[in-house]
Amino acid sequence: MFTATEENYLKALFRLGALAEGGKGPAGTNELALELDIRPATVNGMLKKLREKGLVEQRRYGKILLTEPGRLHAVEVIRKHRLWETFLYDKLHFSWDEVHDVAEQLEHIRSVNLIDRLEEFLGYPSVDPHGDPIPDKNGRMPPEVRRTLAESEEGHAGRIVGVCDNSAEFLQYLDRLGLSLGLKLTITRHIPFDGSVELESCGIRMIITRKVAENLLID
Amino acid sequence: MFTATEENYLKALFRLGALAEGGKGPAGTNELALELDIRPATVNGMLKKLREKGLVEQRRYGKILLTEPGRLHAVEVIRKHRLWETFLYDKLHFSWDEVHDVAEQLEHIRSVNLIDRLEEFLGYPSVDPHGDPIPDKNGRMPPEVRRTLAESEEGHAGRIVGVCDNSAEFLQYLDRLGLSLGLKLTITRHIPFDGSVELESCGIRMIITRKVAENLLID
DNA sequence: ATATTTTATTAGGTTAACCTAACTTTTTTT
DNA sequence: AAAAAAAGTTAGGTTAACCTAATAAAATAT
Repeated sequence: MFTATEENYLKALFRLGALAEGGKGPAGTNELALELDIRPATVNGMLKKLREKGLVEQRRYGKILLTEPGRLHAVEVIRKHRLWETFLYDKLHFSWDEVHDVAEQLEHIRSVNLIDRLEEFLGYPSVDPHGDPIPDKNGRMPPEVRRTLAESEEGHAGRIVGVCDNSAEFLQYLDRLGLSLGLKLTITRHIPFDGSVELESCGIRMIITRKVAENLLID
Repeated sequence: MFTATEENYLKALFRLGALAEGGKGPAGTNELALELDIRPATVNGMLKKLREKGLVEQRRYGKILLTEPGRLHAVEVIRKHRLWETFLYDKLHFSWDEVHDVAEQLEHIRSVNLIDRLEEFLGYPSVDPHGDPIPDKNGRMPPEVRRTLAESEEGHAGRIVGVCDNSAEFLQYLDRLGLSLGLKLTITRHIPFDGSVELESCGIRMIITRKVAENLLID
């Protein structure tokens, strides 16, 4: 049906918000090329193919939109990616910075039953190891209510439910800081001087930089 | 390191016994082409590449041999295939005729840790859902002691430990006959007329054709 | 030992995804 | 409104895997 390459283009478009309605608005050829780390000339050719397959629309000079079939398939791939990540994390005890690259391959496995059975096996999880929501089999994506640690008011208590930056670099740094998904913490102080955030968890007080706080999600 | 295509060539060569020592002996270009359902001209080109990579040797006119690195990688792919089959069967409840096609894709996933962790998760199984042995991480393949139902003497009791033919067609037929891996049975009679085999299992007597008996392994 | 058949190889072509370099078209700035 | 910058497109080239058709070499049969 679709090649792994086509699926990666659809996924990238979804990430860039090629969805007509709200958000950042649709991207153009160059932006997509940047996202995929592929030259614009190549992307241009692939877009032609995706247009012919009815997965994408391109208005006037630029701005790419996913069609409904295109959007559905993008979400399907994201669903597979996040379920595989959950499998690797929950069952095979990968660390949260290792799961991405392998899931990037696993998301392209084609099988009618595989992903639904995997979902069942995992107990219908609603978020992946990074706290991102897992779409259901009909392509419905649970609404994301994302508040970063930087935005939460002083005194707020909650647990880490996700990250904005999925890079291994950031995730390993978090591990070093002792911060992991699900950790309960309380925001004790916002420091105006440099935007650092002071927090307390398990009786331990620590300070994280603004940049870290902006990339951590709390419930 | 290796493409999925290259891995499939290595696997096919291993299946065809391209191992110098005993067995059917090494295959030629045409036989390999037939096994892979790819034209000899194409196979010829790929063999050149595998030779240059040091995975294969080709003596005189024909006869292809796997080198030690080639053999090791072939076994590694088989190991992955059989562990994934076991996962699909044991954990996701696929039927034994469904596992092959999906495992055919999963066996090419590249990751340093994945397959060893999967093996651990599965509890270090020694055989896959078809009764085929699973090589260990050093490429050692447990010795196969394969005796078919057709070869066992009358009165022999044991359980079905594997099949020779892995086609979905055959496996579905077995399901219809009520024969599955692990089933205990006794061979009550070899019928000389047409080679059929009479057997008894769970108090039920049945007759299977010679062709079926030749493709069932018993311990 | 010659003819036939089998097996391997070469030549030339296709498709999917990529690339660089050279435009062209649109948008933005001056 | 012309110049500059940005975005998109076209042209031509590469590599991996496939193909068909033609040919060469070896094995086998007569």
